[in-house]
Amino acid sequence: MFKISLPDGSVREVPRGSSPADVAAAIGPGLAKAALAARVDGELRDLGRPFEGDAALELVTARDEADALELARHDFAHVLAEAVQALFPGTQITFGPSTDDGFYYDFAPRDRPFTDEDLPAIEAEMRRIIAADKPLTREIWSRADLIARWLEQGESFKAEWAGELPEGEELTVYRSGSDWLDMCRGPHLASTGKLDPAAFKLTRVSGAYWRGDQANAMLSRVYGTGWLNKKQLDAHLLRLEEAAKRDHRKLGAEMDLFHLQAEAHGSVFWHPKGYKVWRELEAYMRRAIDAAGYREVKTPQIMDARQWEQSGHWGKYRENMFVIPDEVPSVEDEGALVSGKGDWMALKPMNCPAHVLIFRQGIKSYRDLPLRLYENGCCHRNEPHGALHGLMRVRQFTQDDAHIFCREDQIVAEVQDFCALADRIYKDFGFTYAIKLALRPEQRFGSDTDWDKAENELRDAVVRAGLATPEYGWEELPGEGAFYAPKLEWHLTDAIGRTWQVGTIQSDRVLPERLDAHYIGEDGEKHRPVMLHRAIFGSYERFIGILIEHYAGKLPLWLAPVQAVVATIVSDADGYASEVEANLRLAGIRVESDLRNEKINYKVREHSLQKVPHLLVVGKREAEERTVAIRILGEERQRFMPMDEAVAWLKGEALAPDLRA
RNA sequence: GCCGCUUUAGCUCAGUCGGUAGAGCACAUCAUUCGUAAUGAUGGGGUCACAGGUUCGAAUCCUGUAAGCGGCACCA
Repeated sequence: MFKISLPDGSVREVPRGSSPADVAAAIGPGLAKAALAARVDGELRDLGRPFEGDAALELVTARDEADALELARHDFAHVLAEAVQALFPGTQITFGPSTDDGFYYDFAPRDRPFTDEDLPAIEAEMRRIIAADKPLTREIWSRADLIARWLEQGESFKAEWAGELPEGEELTVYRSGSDWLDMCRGPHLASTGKLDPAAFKLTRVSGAYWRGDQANAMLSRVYGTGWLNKKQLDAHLLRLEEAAKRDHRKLGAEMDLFHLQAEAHGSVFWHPKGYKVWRELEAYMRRAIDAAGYREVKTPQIMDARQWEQSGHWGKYRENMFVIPDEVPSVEDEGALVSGKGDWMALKPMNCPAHVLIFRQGIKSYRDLPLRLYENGCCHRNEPHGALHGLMRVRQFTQDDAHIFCREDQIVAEVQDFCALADRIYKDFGFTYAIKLALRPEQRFGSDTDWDKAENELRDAVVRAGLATPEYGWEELPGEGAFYAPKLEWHLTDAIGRTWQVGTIQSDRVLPERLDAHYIGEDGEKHRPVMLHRAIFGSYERFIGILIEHYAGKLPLWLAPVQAVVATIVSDADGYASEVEANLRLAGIRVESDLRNEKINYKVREHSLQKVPHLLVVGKREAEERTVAIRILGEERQRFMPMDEAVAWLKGEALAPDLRA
């Protein structure tokens, strides 16, 4: 007999061979039905898997939502694989995990990749499998038997996978009914019928590389979203619709902020309104860096290729660089445009080398350090075309880039200061964030000793700033650093919970070495400065994209391209409206007037859709009383106040957060 | 770059079997002067992404190219 202790403190004795399912049944039929899986000594297991000794047992039901969702999604993935093999014989199965909102499965199709049009049939087949309530049973196979079985079935991917698991290890296999099996660590629900057939939806298909490696075969991935019940699924689908409404590409067009077109694909055409937002951010950032002891510079857009060779970019980064011949193009109709004999130049993909060149001008003393050089640096990177995405991933972008040249003993303090600066700035925009440390990648410059030092300094600074806690999402990411330095990364969380990497600080000993930057120390000798690369917005383009989505287009007053519209009800108020407009403009408010011969309903609707924060309505009454009726975007009630008071109030409201008292 | 899908008026989208292009919104003109999310009428607007091919005839079928979208890989 085994002693099984339950969460309420009671202990039950069960015979050998019993499983959590037996315990559930003994407690009551309700629980037996509700139980989905078991936690045995803390480990999530199948309900039907026998105990191996005395154990602490917790039964998992739909109330344990995280566990239940994970189980259901994993099962949906298996059912998906079984359905696809039933409908498309010859399709190989590979791998299919759960995701944040559902599941996917990667297949190697026999003759063609799957398309969206295949999804309804696959969904229907999945529902048949769920309705058949096939038991899912766990079996233990030897590695050799399993590989033999996969090869016999023509499952070469599965065989490859199994072949790489440790020799002699027993592998778990789950059988669905009597005929279909997949290699899997489990656990699973007791049977397919535990899934709610109305709680999933196949969402899309895509390509994906086998084992995530570009060098491998392209598989065909089917994505689904999966939940415990239809209500959850519907809520999720609604969330997706809401997210689509705040897509910055859609809002950017609707609000006339910017556009993209094929002739300059990957580069942004900023319209007047979008550029207002940009300029407001630029002004904000300049105030921040001026106060933090940075000095702004501007450096060349194009430099000789030899400079990029020396910095190391030519070797490690060339595939992302735009290269330009230093040659006048031929004006002949026949023949090549350029001879290719001229020198090569390149558009800068980064600002760092140019900042080192500024540092190198003149002799620097240890007294000059730290030297913080800031640039709104316009960079060009020839990104893989499939990577481009609205404002988030572009080929021309402007970084809020700075390089801090400092002594070894100043690094930690500088990084700490940066953490504080980033914290204040992100909070001004209403973001919460997570900090991550990206460690050395496989392809890198510099000695392991330097990498040890650099990684430790960044870690130390975050620890000292008290930010290396779960609350700040602290996490270390092996292999994710840049080729010249480890990175601290700031990942913002927006209003609907998505995360975006924007800020970074990297401590670099490689570039100062390669470009021979030095300062004279107290001892009169030459020393190598350390260079901290850092950004807070990341790029203006991406940051604006994130802001649009975060605020769903309703930018805070200080950032709104048009802060107020004065709208008339009758043309008799035109003169007064123009007066109100002039006064607001004089107070520095970005204001427009709408004197069109349209109904006030029409004007309210139009400016609301344009996300104008304040609509000042003036009719006959306001003109006579010299007041305005202010309608704030998203509010039902309006405020009435004298014009002068309204101007003063708006002026105060429109202040940037760093300028408020 | 890789896989799949898409590309028709400024925007959102119809367009059947291959037979000479359609709506709503927007825009222009006219009327309307109205109190908080669409006033009405009239009108103009298209090399059906681009280049080839099949056909008596192509928005429609085929091939290629480009861009967009969803992923993968890569990344601020």
